[in-house]
Amino acid sequence: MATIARAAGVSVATVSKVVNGRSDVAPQTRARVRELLLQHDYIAPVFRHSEAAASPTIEVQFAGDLKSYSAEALEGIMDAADDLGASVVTSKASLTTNWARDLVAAGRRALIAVTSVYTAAHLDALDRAGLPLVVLDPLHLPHSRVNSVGATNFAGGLAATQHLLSLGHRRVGYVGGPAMAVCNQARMHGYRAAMEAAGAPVPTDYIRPGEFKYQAGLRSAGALLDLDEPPTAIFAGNDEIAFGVIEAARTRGLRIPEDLSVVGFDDTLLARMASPPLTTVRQPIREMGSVALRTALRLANGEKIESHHIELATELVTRASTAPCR
Amino acid sequence: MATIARAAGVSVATVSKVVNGRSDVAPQTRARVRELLLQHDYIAPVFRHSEAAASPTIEVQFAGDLKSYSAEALEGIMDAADDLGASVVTSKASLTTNWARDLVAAGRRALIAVTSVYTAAHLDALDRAGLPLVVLDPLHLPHSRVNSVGATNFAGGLAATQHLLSLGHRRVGYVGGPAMAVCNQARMHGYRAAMEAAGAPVPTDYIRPGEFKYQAGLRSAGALLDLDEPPTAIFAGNDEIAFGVIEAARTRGLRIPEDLSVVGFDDTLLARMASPPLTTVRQPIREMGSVALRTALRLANGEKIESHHIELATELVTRASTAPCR
DNA sequence: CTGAAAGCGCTTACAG
DNA sequence: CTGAAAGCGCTTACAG
Repeated sequence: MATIARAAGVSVATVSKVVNGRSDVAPQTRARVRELLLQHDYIAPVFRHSEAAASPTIEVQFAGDLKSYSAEALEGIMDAADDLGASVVTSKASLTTNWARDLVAAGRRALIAVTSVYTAAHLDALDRAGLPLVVLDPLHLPHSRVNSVGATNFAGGLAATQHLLSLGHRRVGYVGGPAMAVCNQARMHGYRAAMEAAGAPVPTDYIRPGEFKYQAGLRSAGALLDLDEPPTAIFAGNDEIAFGVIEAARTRGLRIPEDLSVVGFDDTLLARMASPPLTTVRQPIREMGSVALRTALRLANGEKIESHHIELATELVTRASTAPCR
Repeated sequence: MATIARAAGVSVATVSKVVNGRSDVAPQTRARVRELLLQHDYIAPVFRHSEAAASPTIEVQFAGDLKSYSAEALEGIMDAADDLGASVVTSKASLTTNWARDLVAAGRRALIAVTSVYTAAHLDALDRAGLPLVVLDPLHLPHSRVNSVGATNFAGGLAATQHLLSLGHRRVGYVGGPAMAVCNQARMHGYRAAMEAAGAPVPTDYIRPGEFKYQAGLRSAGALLDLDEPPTAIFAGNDEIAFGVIEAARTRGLRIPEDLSVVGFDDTLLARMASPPLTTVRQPIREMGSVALRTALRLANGEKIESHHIELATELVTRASTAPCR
């Protein structure tokens, strides 16, 4: 404040008055001082040591349960935050009336949503509050208003299915997630593209959309396996579904991989711990979390982001749940 | 601060030192001043007008990877924080020089450590900074200096083993966690107590301490199953170990539960998704997280806690990984 | 380990 | 309108 006073050719007292918006200052003096305050990045003492200035706080909101997937994403987010000196506040998404403004008032500089769903009204509220948003693994089509981080789902679905085809399977089913979710659509179309390219027919009841959940996998796979011409291999929309598929096979006396090959998607920590260990398409979930945090911080600093959607590469990890078709 | 100084019979300088967690204050003086600060609801100037006063921020630190266990604990913590209007900051434990003071400076009101290990020096630093600590699932013996939340591990180990005995198993092995971890010791002694009460012998090589990890379970169970007189049932120190045990059995051509019964511990979400679904001892992990947060907030408000260690009840959940001994 | 004293960054009542 | 001066609430280097 002393520096500003000197530069403006006024006393410290006058600068203080300008900072505090008192009325007894000449308009020209006020303007000159204000200009210098901005030039010098003056921060009021109340905020000087507050987190907001030193270490920006990013809110991470989860929809529903913290699955293995969200936990790994959070790890990536925490790692990057650690590197960049940011703090991470976690919460369940609870989109109340003053939600966005409350977050800003609490000092949050950006919001990362993990697999959450926002309506246009939510986006408007964020816009008004000036809170940048990054969506991790968007369930809906990447909107140009929203920055998002995802994975190459189509390529992953293609790779998973090609792997099964290369093992000699021709009757391959797909047990997927919500029909409306873009990531599910991309995986499913990757599957379709591989099947078509190989000239393998896809009966309509071989494709089962549902939910990214164990119970859904159990149910859908049961229906698939009870068909007159059941598949010899199943590509599951994510690992959790794959475990449901495996359990459906087990309760029918089918062995994995001898009687049924199963491929998952995600490669969360669970995949390695399954019995047999699960062949799956790895998403670099931690890296996706890190990218989301970096993007959030850049937005918080007012930077422009070149691309509003970033996709990281998936990779097939072959383990013991797939085998040649007999 | 002057008021506090007068009431405590010390100088303002000394009060300032206590507030800032400096080391050059006698423990009794520190305690007396701290008491008065709480009584007078003293708030550091930085936070006086900030949100931090209204909505307290609790730091949750994790040691190592965010397993299914820590993720569920975090859910319980977030749920309780939501109810009580607190914010939750998550980070990996990185115990640098000014660690404790930095946390206070960043506005944290209490610290929850999930399965972390602290030395006496860390506890001293926390004491000096005036930051209350709650340990969730303490790895070491609950110290009277530390508030902690755990589960009835002995009772759980007893119940798991009695379940196996009631199915006719006499040769029951234990594949556990770190020999030094109290929770592991309690589970192991529960196992021993049940075996002794049933008059079932426990050969020394039937008890295998190790780590709470899949790989450790895989290795130890392999050694157990390769014995001349292998067990017909294995009690695993946690679910992750149990999955290693199951995989060790599978690679030896043993079926679960026909050839080997397996019981886990924790009942994380994974247990339900295993194939076959895992019989395990449920820890109420979410509730434990909620209790930890409530305790942390009470400590942050200067309340005295009656008991420095709280144990919540465990419960056996019978699924399909255990069957009568043939 | 303690506190007197100097100092920092700011605010405000008041004289001009 | 302006600023010298007193003051507030806090911190810190340093002497004891």
